[in-house]
Amino acid sequence: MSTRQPVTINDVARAAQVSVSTVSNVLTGNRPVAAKTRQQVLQVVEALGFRPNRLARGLVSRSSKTIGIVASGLEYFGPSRTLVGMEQEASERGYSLLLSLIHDPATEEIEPIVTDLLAHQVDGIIWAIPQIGHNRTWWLNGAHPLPIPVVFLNHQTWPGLVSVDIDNCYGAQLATTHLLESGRQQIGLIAGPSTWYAANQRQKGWASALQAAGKASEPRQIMTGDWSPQSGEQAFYALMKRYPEMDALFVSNDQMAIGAMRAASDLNLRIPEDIAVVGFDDIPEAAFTRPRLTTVRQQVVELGRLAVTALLELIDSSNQQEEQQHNRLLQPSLIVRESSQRLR
Amino acid sequence: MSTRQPVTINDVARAAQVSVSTVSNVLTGNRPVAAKTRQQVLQVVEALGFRPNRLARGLVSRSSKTIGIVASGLEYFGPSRTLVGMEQEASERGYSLLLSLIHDPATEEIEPIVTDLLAHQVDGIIWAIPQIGHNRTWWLNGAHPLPIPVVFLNHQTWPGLVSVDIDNCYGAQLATTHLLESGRQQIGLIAGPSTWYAANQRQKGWASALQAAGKASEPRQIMTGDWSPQSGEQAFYALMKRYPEMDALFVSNDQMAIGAMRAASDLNLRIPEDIAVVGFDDIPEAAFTRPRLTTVRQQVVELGRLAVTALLELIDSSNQQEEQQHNRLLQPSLIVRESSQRLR
DNA sequence: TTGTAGGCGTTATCAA
DNA sequence: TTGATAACGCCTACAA
Repeated sequence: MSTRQPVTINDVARAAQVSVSTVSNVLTGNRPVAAKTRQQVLQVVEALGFRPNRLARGLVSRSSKTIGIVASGLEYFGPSRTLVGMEQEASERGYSLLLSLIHDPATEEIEPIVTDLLAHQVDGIIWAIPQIGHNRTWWLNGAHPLPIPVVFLNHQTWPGLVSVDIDNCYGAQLATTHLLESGRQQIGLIAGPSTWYAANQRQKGWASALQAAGKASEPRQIMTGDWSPQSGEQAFYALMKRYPEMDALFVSNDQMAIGAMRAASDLNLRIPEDIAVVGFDDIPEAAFTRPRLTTVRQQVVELGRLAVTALLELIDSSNQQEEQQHNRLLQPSLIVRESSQRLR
Repeated sequence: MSTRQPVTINDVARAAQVSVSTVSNVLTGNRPVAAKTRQQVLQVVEALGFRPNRLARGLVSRSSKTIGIVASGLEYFGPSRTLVGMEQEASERGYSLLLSLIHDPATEEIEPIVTDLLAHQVDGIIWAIPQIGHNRTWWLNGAHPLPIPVVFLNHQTWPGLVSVDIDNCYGAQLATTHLLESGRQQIGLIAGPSTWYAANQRQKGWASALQAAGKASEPRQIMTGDWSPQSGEQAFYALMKRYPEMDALFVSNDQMAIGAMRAASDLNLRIPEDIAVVGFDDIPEAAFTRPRLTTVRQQVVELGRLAVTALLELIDSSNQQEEQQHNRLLQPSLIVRESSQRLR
């Protein structure tokens, strides 16, 4: 690598005794170069450790080979893995990631963030903000046409928006139906914060599964947490008080489920005998709680890869003006463990 | 924002009836501009929605205001939060993050990654790879002087290297000493993978605390896991077999501790009566296991901020040729809960 | 197949 | 305090 006193394409051209365009053509492959000259050039490139300056390249070619990721909630299971998936897919396809995090999705100004990404000449943006709120309406009111494609994660489908997501509604249906089929009658819900799109979808899935079974889903069956184990614990206490006949519980994520199970245990309720519990996420800990937690597994890494794939398709096609609309949903699966064993 | 048919500094200059240099000076503040002209320019900038192209700016100013993050282990508690901290500090100070992840730190070629970052003209790099291995030796043999500063996370101190870290050794000492002081005699260890620097440090802390108490630390007291709850479960079984007199256990992270507690429970061992357990990390679940888990809390977000702060200092000072060496260690703290209650 | 020259959008230098 | 103009490093017509 050597202590780069920046070596430029000119240095290479000079050393290889060819013109800069030849060097450029060797490197980009945009025009054919005689095999012999190419070898010569590559050799010099290697020897000098030349790496084309991507700023300069991006400036003239109008493509930075960089995509902007706007994310939040990296402290949670899903979002952090999804970011890993995005990076994998992107780097495998020669793209770099410019990362912006939003820390308060409810209030934070998003225009500066997008503007900054644009100033960096990113080729596309992945909007990976799980929370609904003004960050959504900003996009939805359509007042902000962007010169580059955008792919949305955890977002409702919307005409003109490309989005990929886990099918959270289906996952919750899986969980709830499983509880019903194993003989449970009274199924409570600890929901995630209503500011999260996924939380709403999971609640919807829970309700629709109950409805499909001819059962009501009333507000008193529902408590809302903030994803934390602590909120799960509190929600459980509240739920038992107002809905004492509850014999099963769907919890919108595993962390809250862990809190809820702790609370059940403190109330001397047995799981699954007195009350069955199903979580969501399948975090590593889920298989090692007591009892081991039944939960819904989602392909979070795959989701990230999918988002990048979708974005790159848009980027490629936008050069050719073809418009395509593929909103894809990944199907989660149910992992049955001890916490929801059928009663005998 | 408008459908950016890219508006350039020339457009602004023309509309404001000034020269491009004046516009530039207004925006960068590099040279004083008359208040009146400045107002005029700013107004046009606003009206046209002009944003300086950062590629162009970086090309000529030789500063991209971008820092490269090379990380791995984002699926774990510490690294994911640390990334959040880095982003916060960076964005607050006007820097963007270019993110590269390493997926197999043992074998992955690192030269291409560094080279790519360099090609992007990042102003500095934060090496946030928790694993030791050839990615370390690559740096340590000193054969790769870089034109930009690098800050290391989770790395041994080394002459000429700037590093910041959690004081893992001290944290493990806290935990182990706590167990000793609460009357435990036989203290086992479930270590993290030896490929992780932090895991080694925690083992060292455990051993040194034992030594300070005049106790031996023998290999049979130690089992190594891979951070997962499952490996913690297995390690516990193995440990009980070969070290049956064990009455306390320090586990190198909370996830493995959860697995270990599950195993203890399956063996009908009571915690803390039969065996006390202390973890490391203070993940949210730790306070809601049964029993609630005593653990070591580290300032993971702060660590990220610190890394960026250190890097930016280097960047600023490297323009002035002052060399400074501040290797900083963040002190973790002990959170005592049920799993290590003193025996009466 | 190769070379020359112009330009990408910005900052920096040098005059005015 | 302001303005022209030359870089920055690269790609890409256009010419040879």
